Parts: sequence; structure tokens; C-alpha cells
Amino acid sequence: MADVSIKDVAQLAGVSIATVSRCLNNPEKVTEKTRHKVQQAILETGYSPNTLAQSFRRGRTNLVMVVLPSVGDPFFTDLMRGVHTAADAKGYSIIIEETQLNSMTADEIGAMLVSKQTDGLMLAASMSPFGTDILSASSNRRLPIVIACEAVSPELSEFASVHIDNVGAAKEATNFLISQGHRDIAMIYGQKTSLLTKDREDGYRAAMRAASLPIYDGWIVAGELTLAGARRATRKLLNHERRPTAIFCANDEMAIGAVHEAKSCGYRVPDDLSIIGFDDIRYAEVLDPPLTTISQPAEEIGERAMYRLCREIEEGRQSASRPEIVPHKLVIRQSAGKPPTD
Amino acid sequence: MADVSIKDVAQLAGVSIATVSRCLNNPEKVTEKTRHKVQQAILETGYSPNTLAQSFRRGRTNLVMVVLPSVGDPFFTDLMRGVHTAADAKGYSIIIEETQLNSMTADEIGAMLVSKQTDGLMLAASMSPFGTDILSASSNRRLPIVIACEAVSPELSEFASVHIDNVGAAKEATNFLISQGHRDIAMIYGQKTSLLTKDREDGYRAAMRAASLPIYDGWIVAGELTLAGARRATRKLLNHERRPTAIFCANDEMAIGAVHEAKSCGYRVPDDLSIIGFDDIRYAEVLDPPLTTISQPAEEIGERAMYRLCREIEEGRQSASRPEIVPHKLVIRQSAGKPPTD
DNA sequence: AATATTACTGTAAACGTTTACATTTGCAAT
DNA sequence: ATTGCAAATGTAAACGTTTACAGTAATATT
Repeated sequence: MADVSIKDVAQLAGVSIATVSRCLNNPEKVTEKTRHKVQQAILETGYSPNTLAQSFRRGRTNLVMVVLPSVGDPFFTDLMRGVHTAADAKGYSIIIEETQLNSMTADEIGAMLVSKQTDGLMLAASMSPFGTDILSASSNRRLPIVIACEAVSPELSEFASVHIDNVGAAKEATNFLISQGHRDIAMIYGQKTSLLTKDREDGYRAAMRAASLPIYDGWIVAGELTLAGARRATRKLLNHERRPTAIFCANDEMAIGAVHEAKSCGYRVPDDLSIIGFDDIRYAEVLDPPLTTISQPAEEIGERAMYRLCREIEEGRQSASRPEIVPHKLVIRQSAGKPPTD
Repeated sequence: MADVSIKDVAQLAGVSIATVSRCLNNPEKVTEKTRHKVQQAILETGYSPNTLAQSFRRGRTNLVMVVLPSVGDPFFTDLMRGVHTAADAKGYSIIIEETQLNSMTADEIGAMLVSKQTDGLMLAASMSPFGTDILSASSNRRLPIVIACEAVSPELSEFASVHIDNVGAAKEATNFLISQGHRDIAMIYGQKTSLLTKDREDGYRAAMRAASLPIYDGWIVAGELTLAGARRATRKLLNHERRPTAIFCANDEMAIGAVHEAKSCGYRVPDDLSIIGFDDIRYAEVLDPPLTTISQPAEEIGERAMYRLCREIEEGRQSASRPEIVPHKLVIRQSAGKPPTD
């Protein structure tokens, strides 16, 4: 049952193996009658093509690597769900690499890419130096790449990408805080090297500038995109000589950490401190207080990025591809309110 | 650089391709001197073996499928981290299938298994009917299988497994509630068909029985292992004619939902209602109130299960394997306290 | 020094496909 | 009935490895 090859089918159907292969891959090149015979034989033998042999022969693995900071972040799990949906539909398998935990270098990623013989690469909010280093590897191997979640830096602009308007969304979040009356707004974010948070920082700065609000030294604090990282960052802000009345967090994971830290230090959220997040992961809603945040269509981003990647793999790299921008939305809950009036 | 094959290396080193292959796979069978020559040639050409060809030739994909309810649950992401660690170390890649979201049938899983030519299968807390159906598929193909997280039902006992003592842990959780003075303790859990939650239910029942406490009709409510499922289940309990003073949740995801629902219905946790979870996901600690729960070493389970699977793949199925039991721990935080005194 | 033994290397087949090319078949046009 | 042509099928090579087997070189044994 398991070890039946195309040969057995051919024999049973009384045709050559080439014909069987054609039945499967180019049915239009084969007579109705023989096609029927072959189908019958396939059913009878329980044949299913050996994907290994196919991959080998075709030189395609149908394997795609996706690089992301952390699979533990619900945002990325949602993203991955979309990726999987598209991958399943197109017959691809996924290999995941986490940069945050393993802190892989671009070289290591590259090595993985060749050793696993992946057909394509999806960079999801990975660190910026990666991209550029991988660029060369890619142009050597002509490896299709798409970038998800983050805007593409100029030197990477030859690649396709799918993401929200991170700058605009960050502006919106900051403006919301300003509209509530806040003037002292700080920001915490992840790795300095992440393009993703770079864009969000840009948006924050732009909004502050537009409102003529100062950003004091030490008000933009880098941590890690983890609960613990956020708590450390928040503590710094709470101890700042000019303590902000609101914090804009680069993602919800950090916002959750920030809320927690603020509460354990005795501050009430949002009465003493307003906190706003980014991503709208499902825990944002059940947090106490429920998190005001920017909602991104994570699953859609993943799905579209994956479809895009499949297209590049199958049709070759598209020239001059424009980034696909998907919509975001400010979700107002209760973690951000008016500043304290004292 | 990319399309250099073993032939090129052989040519450059002035040896046969067989020797090159041996250098890579059985270096001890080759002279120091030739080995050196070959190494040199490999470096010079930048050769790296074509994994496709290798897989094809060896008849092994180094691909393992892991089936789990949901990748969105932080418990399973932690588990997967361990799985990946082991897989990377042993040179395997992972394909993930979610049963909860896609509600795949055993047949579909089986089809995936053959079409992807996976070398092994890890069933992580998947539904019970799966196991038995896949059993036959497995014994046909002699597919190595290991079961993670859940105890193995009798008919599956031929397979290796790695998990905590679910029954014991559930007893412990329930006993803790009893020790706090609770007598009216209900339970919410996921799919009725899940062995995992079955064990936890058994533990709960055993503890209640041992304390001579009644379990009223409708006190054990099945939902889904999601926030929404938990909220629905909790609502039922809160409206029960004999409203329990404590709820034991089959996992933290549900516990979070339960806490949220209780709070939105105006109950204080733990003053009016005690809630205890299971898994100790990282959000358990930042919840308000911080969640009392059973901690499982998710990452370790994943890692050990994966190593086990690799061993089965490489050495053939081990006979009469005993389940590997890893330790759990009751983590007491603040979501479970004494029952209301009114 | 001849032989037996061992250690190393080379030759060639095999794995299951796909596909370029050659061959045959069927059918239409003459 | 030929011929011509297109469509269908078959033949065989190729993909890059691994490995059984054969062959050769090196070493040990007499």
C-alpha cells in the first residue's frame, strides 16, 4: 500500500510510466480513455506520488521559511495561522525560525535556507540587519522573499511586502493620547534594530512634533518585546525625573507588561497612567483594564504575504512590486484615559 | 556557488564521488590525506549536499508532523519551542497541524502524513478518536508516534508518551480548593473527546469523592479551550441553581476567560468566586488577580517528546515503552481563596 | 619474497520522478 | 488509398545522492 510506485500503476494500467506521470501533471495531454484506465489503476493500487522524488526531480521542495521574532507572541501566532492557511492551499510546508529567542545571525539563517533547500523566505518583522545581509544571499540564489508586517527599508525595496501603515497607526495612537489631554507621552519598544518598531517610533515622534510636544531624554526606551522587557522599561519611565502620564507601547505584549508593572508599583491605570498598545491580541480585551490598542489584521497579513510569496516562487520575482497596505484600526478600551488632574 | 554538486567536488579533489560521500557520512572510512583533499575541495567549491537528493535516496524526509489543538495557546507555543530545540539539534523539520481550528479528521491527518512523507508523528493533546484511527494508519506504515501531554489510553499504550500526571495534578488543584474551605466546586473543560481533559476530570472527580463532596448535575461543563468557550461555560455555572464557589478550569486559557466573565458579571475573584487554572502560561502571572494554577514544564515536555520521537525514527519503535512522567507543581497566586462566608 | 589480510578507493546501480525526443497512432485532406 | 499532420504514447536520460560490490593499494604474516 505504501510502497507502490508509478511503475506499478503503469503496469496495471498497461501504459508507460510517462503516461501515468502525464495523467497526473498534464491530464489534457492524455486521451480520455487512457486517463480513465490510469485513474482506475491508481485507485486500485492506492498509489500516491512520492513527494521526495518529485521534489528532487523538480528541484523544488515546496518548503518556505518564515523568520519572526517570537512564535510566543499571539500576534505572530495569528499571523502564522494565515500563513498556514495559504500554505496549505498552495501545497507548501513551513519552517519557522525565531530570531528573538535564538538570536540567529543572518549567516545562520542563510545556512538554514540552503541546507533546507527552501523555495522562499518570509521575513516577518525581523531585524533590519538581517534583511540587508540576506539580500545578497537571496540575489545569489534568486530566492523569492516577501516581507510581512514591517515597512521595507529603501535598500530592501525590491522585495514585495504586506503590512499596515505603521507610521500612520503610531501617529493615530499618539494623537489619541494627545486628544485626551496628555502632554507627557513616552514610548517603549523592542530591539533598536527592528524596522517595525522604528516605524512606530517615527509615527510617535511625528505626532509629538506636530503637537509641539517635547520628548525628553530617556522617554523612548528600548527593551525586548517581552513581558519582562516591558516591565523593566516601564520601571525606568516611572522613575524618570519627569514621569510621563502616558506610555505608547510598541506592541500589546509590552503593554501588558507595562500595565502589570504600573499596577504593582501602585499606579492606577488609566487614572494615574494611560497605556496604549499595538496589535490587539486576544488577551488585550480580557486584561484589567481592557487595553486600548491598534488592531492589525494579523491573519490576513500572513495569508496575503504567503500567497504573494507563492506567486513569486511560481512566476518568478515580480518587478517593481508595490507594498500591499492593509487597514488598521484604533480600538478604544479603557487603559488610556485623561491625564491625572493634580 | 549554489549549483555545485558532489561531482564538482570529486573532480576538484581528484577522487570519485563515492569517496566524497564517504568523507561526509563515514569519515572514518577514508584516509586522513584524502579526507583533507576533499575538505579543501568542499571549501573551495562552497559545496553543500543537496538535501532533496539525500532525502530521496535515503527515503527519509527528516520531517515530523505534530498535531495539536491550537498553536495560539501559549502552552503549546512553549511546548513547540521545546520541540523545535530538539528538532533543530537532530536535523528535523516540523509540520504543524491544528485540530481545533481546522477540525481535521483522522483521515485528513493520515493523508497529510503520506503526502508529506513525514518520518514520524507527535500527537500533542489531540483528540482521542484521532489516536485510535491513526493507530491503524501507523501500524501499516510503521510510522513512529509519540504522544505528548496526555496520558495514553489503553488501546494506544503501545506508543511512547511524555506528560505530567494529569490525574494527580487535577486532584491536587481540587484538594487545594477543598483545603481553602470550598465544598461547591465545579469544573470547566474543553472537548469531551480530549483524553487530556478526561484525565483532569477524573482527578477532579476523585478528589471530590475522597472528600465526600457532591458534584451536582451541570457542574462539569464542556466548552472549547478558548476564551469565548470559557466565558460561555462560566456563565452557565454562574446561573446554576446551585452556584459553585470555586471553578477548576482545564487550562489557563479557559481560566482567563472564566475570570473575565466572572468579573464582568460583577463577581469579585477570589472573594466571591475562586478560580484555578492549569498550565501556568506566562499571562497567568500578569492577570488580575494573578492566577493560581498547575505549572507544567511545557518546553521540557516538547523537547523530550521530540527526542523520543527521533529515537524511534532512528532506531525503530521501542518495545513496551513506559510513559515518561515529568513533574508538575501547584502555583498558588491569588485567584483562589476562601469561599465567601455569607 | 611471497602470500594473506586489511584498508581504502572506484565503478556502477539504484531510488521515483519528469521530460525531451522518438515513435506510433488516428484522422483529415488530398 | 496515399500522404501529411497532429495528437498520443513510449523510450530513455537525467536529477544528486548512497552503497553494494569489485578492485587496488598498503600492511602484516609467514
